[in-house]
Parts: sequence; structure tokens; C-alpha cells
Amino acid sequence: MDTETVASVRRFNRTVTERVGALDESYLGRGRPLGETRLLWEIGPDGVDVRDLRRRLGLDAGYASRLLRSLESERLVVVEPGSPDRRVRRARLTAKGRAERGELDRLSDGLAASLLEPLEQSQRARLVAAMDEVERLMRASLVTITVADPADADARWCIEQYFAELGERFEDGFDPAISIAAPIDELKPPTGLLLVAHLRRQPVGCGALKLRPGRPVELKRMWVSPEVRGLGLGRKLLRELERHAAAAGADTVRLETNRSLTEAIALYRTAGYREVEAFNSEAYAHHWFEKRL
Amino acid sequence: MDTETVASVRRFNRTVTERVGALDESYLGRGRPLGETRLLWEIGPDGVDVRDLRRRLGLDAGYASRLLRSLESERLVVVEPGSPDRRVRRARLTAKGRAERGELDRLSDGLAASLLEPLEQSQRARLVAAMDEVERLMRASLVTITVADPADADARWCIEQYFAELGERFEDGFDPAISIAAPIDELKPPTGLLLVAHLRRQPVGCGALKLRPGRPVELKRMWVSPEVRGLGLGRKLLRELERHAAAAGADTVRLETNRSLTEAIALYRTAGYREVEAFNSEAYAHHWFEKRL
DNA sequence: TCCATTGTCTGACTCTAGTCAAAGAGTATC
DNA sequence: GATACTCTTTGACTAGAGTCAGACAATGGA
Repeated sequence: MDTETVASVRRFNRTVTERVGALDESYLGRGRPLGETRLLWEIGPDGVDVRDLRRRLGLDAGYASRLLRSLESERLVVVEPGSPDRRVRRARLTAKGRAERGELDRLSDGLAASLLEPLEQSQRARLVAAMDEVERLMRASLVTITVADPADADARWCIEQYFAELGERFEDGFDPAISIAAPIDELKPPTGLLLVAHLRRQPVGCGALKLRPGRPVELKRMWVSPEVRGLGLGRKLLRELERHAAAAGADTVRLETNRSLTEAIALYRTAGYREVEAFNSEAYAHHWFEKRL
Repeated sequence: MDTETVASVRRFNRTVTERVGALDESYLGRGRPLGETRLLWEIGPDGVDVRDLRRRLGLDAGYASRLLRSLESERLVVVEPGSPDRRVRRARLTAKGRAERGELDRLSDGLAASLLEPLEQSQRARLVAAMDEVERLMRASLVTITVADPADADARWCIEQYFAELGERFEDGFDPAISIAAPIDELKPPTGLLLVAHLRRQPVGCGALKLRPGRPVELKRMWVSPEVRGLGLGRKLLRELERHAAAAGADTVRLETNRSLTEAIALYRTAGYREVEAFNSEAYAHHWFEKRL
């Protein structure tokens, strides 16, 4: 990576942390330690299980407990045994807590506005546009791809979303019963493999392989959540899947797809897949592709 | 400011602090508290007076002293009485300190690169371009304008830069002796006023008024440092000067300028100045402008 | 029923990043 | 030479943010 590029990034980091960091830390305190504020914020209007809260913020159990006690003593939060498991406690905001959270929300808005405030109208528009671009691209680089157990909640959620989208986009809807089955529990070694992409612990995409010894690997269940489309996640997933296929000893990857999935088809073509004769009788397929690894 | 704009800024803040902040704080530690690292960095290859160091980082005297002791005990820094004033101590890096600082530099580079690393080539280019834009505009919003004593080092530096630039840009060079004098020490109340713009405590621009009771205010010494041009600082300075002129009771502002200063002329025109007959015999002037406040 | 596991709470501790006041050493000014 | 002032150091203190181990209560299986 060339020096000028790195220098740009370093300049950016410096200016932005100076400007954004300083504001955030000083103004959002509201006389309360920042840790408590973060907690108050994350509890959200509907309450959360303390366990999830801890996991989401990466807090030590003891520390989290103490922070909650402190928020409780300010009457901003109540913590009560959850159901059905009474060990997992649930934190909820009180009316006062919700009011305080609303106040924080307003403050954050004000803070954001104060970043733009010293600028001319046209400069503001340019800044916001550039911020959107930076944010999108950084978000893209925060996506992680991991091998998942198809029984995981996140994995199942992705596959549900995938089916739901097929139902919307296929001309005649989509009924999994008519499609060639790739039973979900086969998508783990040794018969298959499932990758799930996460962004900030939220699942945002998936892709799977069907592995059968001596036969080409089949690519299945490629899905990218609408909120992260256009960031190259599809291509990244595809590359990862191919890597796993090669590692499993395959020399060919195959897939079939429906003509309505135009961006997927474009992706396959630019990734080196070439269209081949139908190699199965999938009811919903119009195109069959193959790539030698 | 509309909701979508504010939401964009908030999204940006969140993603960027998560991505940049986390990296910065964890990786740049090198087993040393961050405060010490900052100090090490700021001392720089040539050493600094402890007093300046403290002022630059905004540190408490006691705290700074302790940090320096700690760096000294690691043999990264030596602090010795300065000359000529032996109260003002001077901090210098040892060879080990310079090596360590170099290491930090390399780490920062790596960190910057790691932000780009997960992206495709074309996405990288877009990210860097957007970062440059954000950085420039945020830098613009960090500029502060204050009334300065013309005897201040920063003020004198700006005016020197201004003369130097005139020397370069005027077709026949510039000799202050031939120009109508605006003796520098007149640029303070009640005979005048000098504004200096700072960016991170560095002077980056200036502008002055000559005030004479019962006569139009004269605008002088408008200069913007090349590194912040194109960010609207000139217009901002001009507005501030007009504000001060009005506050001093003036109803008219006048100025003369050289034809080679095209962007300044454009600025005056769009700011409501209209060209008038020559009202003085300034040797270097080709245009005279006036604005009623 | 017993027992390992999970989730939470508490007390005791650490480290970082400060602040504040007093005092010493040097310098400037009368 | 006395005195005021500046720069720095030192000691004593604080708050925030977090770690770690032990205790205890629910839960899930064998």
C-alpha cells in the first residue's frame, strides 16, 4: 500500500478521533460514568436479558452487575428474574430511564449537528455524502465470515431470509418442497459446509456447500442481506466458499440459479463461472454454472 | 438540520469510532499507558521544551512530570535543564526512544493499512477519496478565529507569510517599503484590529482592519495558508472582520488589491463588494472595492 | 436425588488518567 | 539583595474502568 494512501488514512484517523471522540466523551457523560451510559443505551426501550447485554458490550459479569446496580439506585433501570429461566435476569428501563435515554438521543443529535454547524450549506452536503461513503465502506470491512453450525439461530435466520427473498423474487414464488432438497442439517461436515457473515454480531449473509466424495461440489444458499448489498460481500462469500471447496479436495464447483437473480448471475460470471448444460432438474433453475478451481 | 442528515452523521460516528478507536487504543499501547505513548510521540526527533509539550497536549504539570519520569526510567527519554532559561526543561529522545517512536510509526502505518486491507482495490480508492474529503471538511470546522495582538509570534508569522506570498505572486514582486504602510503595531485597538485563524494551535490565516474615526474602515492583510485553502476560511475571516468593523461603528469597508490575487477578488465580489474608483495611491493596487455594511 | 453447569452478585484488587497543593530551583525586577 | 514570578517536581488524593475469585441460586441431566 503506497505511502500517500497510508498518510491519508492516518490524517483521517487523527482528525476524526480528535473531533468526534472529544465531543462524544465529554458531552454524553451527563454526570454519569460512560460505562453506565452505554449500558442505559443498550438496554433499549424493550429491555434485554442481562446475559445478552453483557455479551453485546463485552463486559465482565461482575462489572456489568455493578453498573446495573448503580443504574438501579438511580431508578433508571429495574432488573428482575427472567422467564422461563430464572437465572437469566432481565433489565428494563423505568419511565425515568426511558426519559433519560431520550435525552441522550437528543444530545447525540445535537452533537452530530454541531459537527456540521460551522460549515457552509454546500460544504455540509459534501461532508455528509463523504461520511456516508466512508461509513458504508468501513461497515463492509467490519463484516466477518465464519463457518457456522446450520442449527445455530443466526444460520437458520439467514436461510429463512433467503427463502423469503426467493419467494418474493421468483416469478412464480418459491416453495422449498418443489425445489431439490438440501436438508439444512446436511450443511455441515462431512456432507456440507455453511458460512455465515456477521456485521456487529448481526447475521447479514450466508452461503453453503454440498460435498459429495468424487462429485463436484455444489454451491447453495448464497444470500446477502439488503442492508449490506453493494459492498462486495457476495464476492467475498463466494471466494471463501471456493477456498473451503478446494480445501475439501474438490476441483470443480457447480451451481444452479434462477433468471430473476440477476446480480448473482453477474457475480458468478465475473468470478469465472461459465454456463453449462443443466446438470440437474431443479424446478426453479434457469441457469447452471460451473468453475474449475 | 434534517433527521436524515443527523442520522448519517451519527452512523458515521458510530462506525468510525468503533473501527478506528478500537484499533488505535489496543494496538498502539505497546505495553505502555497511552498517555506515555502520546508524550513519546509529541517529543519528536528534535526534542521539545517541557513547557511547550505540556501546553500542546493540555496536560497538568504534575501529571506530565510523572509521565516523563516514567519514560526516563525506561531510558526512552532524557530531560535536562534548558538554555538559556534553566527552569524550562528540555525533553529529548534517547536512541532507544527514537527506535521506539519509529516502531510506533510503523505500527500506525500498519493500522491504517489494516483498515483498507479487507477491501477490494476499487473500494479502497473510493474509501481513501471519501476519507480525504471528510478530513478536509472536518479540518475546516476545527479552524478558530480570534483577535490577536500583532506582536504575537503567530500573528507576525502570518503577516510574514502574507508578504512572502505577495512577493511570489505579484508580477513585479513586492516590497513593503513601496506599499502604503500599515505599521504592524497599528493593527490593534483603537487604531486597528488583527484576526488570526488557528488550526490545532497552528496559525493558518489572518486579516486586519485599519480604523480611523469618521473614515471608512480599511481591510488589510487578508491571507489564508495554502494548506487550508478551498475550505471557506477566507469568507469566514471576511465575515468576522466585517462584524468587528460594524461593532466599531463603521458603515463602510474599503480595500484595495492586486490583479494577480484572483481568488481574493472573486471572494470580495461574491461577498457584496463593488469596485469603486481608486481611493488611494497604493502602488501595487489595480482594484479598489467598497461595501456598505 | 445428586451434581455439574450456568448466570449473577459481591468483595477485594489493579491500572490509567487525572487533579490539587506545597515546595524547591531559577529568573526577572525593583 | 529582596521579592515576585515561572517552571517543575513531589506527595496525596480521586474517579473510572475493569479483572478475578468465591459464593450462591436455578437449571438440566444422569
